Amino acid sequence: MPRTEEQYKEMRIATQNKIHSSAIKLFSKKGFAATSVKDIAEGAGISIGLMYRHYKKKEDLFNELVTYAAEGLDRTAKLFQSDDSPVKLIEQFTLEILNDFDKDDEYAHFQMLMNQSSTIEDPSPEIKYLNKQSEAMLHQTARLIEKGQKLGQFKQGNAMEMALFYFASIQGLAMIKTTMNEVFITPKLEIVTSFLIEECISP
Amino acid sequence: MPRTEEQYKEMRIATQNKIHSSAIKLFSKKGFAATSVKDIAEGAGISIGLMYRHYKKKEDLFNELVTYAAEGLDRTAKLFQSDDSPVKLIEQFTLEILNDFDKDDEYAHFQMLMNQSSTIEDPSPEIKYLNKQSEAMLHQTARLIEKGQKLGQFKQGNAMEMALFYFASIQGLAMIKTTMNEVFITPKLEIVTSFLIEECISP
DNA sequence: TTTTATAATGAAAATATATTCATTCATTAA
DNA sequence: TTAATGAATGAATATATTTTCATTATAAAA
Repeated sequence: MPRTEEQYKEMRIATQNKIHSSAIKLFSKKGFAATSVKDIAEGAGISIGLMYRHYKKKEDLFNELVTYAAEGLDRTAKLFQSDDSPVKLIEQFTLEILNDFDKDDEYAHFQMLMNQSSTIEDPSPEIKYLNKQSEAMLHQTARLIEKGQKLGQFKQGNAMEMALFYFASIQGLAMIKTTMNEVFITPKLEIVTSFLIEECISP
Repeated sequence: MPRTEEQYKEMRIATQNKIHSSAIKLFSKKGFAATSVKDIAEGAGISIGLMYRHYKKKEDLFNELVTYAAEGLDRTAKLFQSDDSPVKLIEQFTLEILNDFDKDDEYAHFQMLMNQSSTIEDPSPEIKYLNKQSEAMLHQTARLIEKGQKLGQFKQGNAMEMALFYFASIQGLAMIKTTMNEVFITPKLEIVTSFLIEECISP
């Protein structure tokens, strides 16, 4: 006589989505400590009580978002395992990110969530995993760069240093996109990759 | 019969310095909300009560640090006013930052404090001023890039887009330096500026 | 119209953090 | 010794935030 299972499930999913998009926006910009449960609930257009029906603790919600971010990272890390040419891989990957920047705020939000996660003390297992993955991604990129250098596709130099600069620039772009949205311009591929890829072939 | 003015002043300055260095470390890494007064006092090796003898509120301390950051920004903004050649100015400025990165954490801390400041809601006048200054710096850099482009020193492209990427990469480096200190490597000048400066002069 | 299952609410309790303040400590010189 | 001064302490209080929970709202079908 009450609603069907289906209907209840839909309701729950609907409010979950509301909570998620409110929370990612706030956590990614202001960090865990600076965003209150009240803010999240208000942003989602629901009551505080309902928030706690879905998540026992504020931290649980944060951890869930962190887990999503880690999954995204895992997926992209796999792309780098491919046997495609390093230039092609880096260009494809970068282009995808730049497209994401252009489309909406989701990618920037997740990138910022990673930043925020790396500043938390006593990190949860979820956060520890995300931090580990992002460091792994860095090392994998360094290896890809080395490979590209041996093939003469990339400029010479310390591969780790280059990988680090690559991620720094992407993180910085995400930062600026979320804090200075009005002035932000998504850069062209060549701007992001020029430190890495030879442009003028000597005659 | 008690200590002299001088002596008291020295004592006050000594604890102020202790408070400053503890606070900048914590605020810059974790943000305003996530760092507690207790943490700051512990980091400084003093009691909570003494903290409040020096600053009426946690916010006052944050604002003081923000003011220092803004002063630093003002000073470097003036460098860009000079009539030196754009390449020279950018290279000098970048080199200085990279040197600072190598020396210690101070520059990265202040850079991060700027990031943190830009995420705060209801910003104090001090924070507003800092945010305004950092945006002004961005525009000034764009102008400098335009000038360099007209002189044929810089690659062609949207100057604002390039200025934005420049600051993004520096911000990102500061971020990575503070959150992944162990793996951080300060990049070479050429890596940071290659998106901007022509390297191979066509024969 | 009533019953039922679960979503949804928001005020109250629990907890954490910021701030205050009465007290103690340290040093100097009479 | 002791008086004087301001630094320094930390327990007590105020304030803010998180978490709980008794209560209400909603929609479907008997």
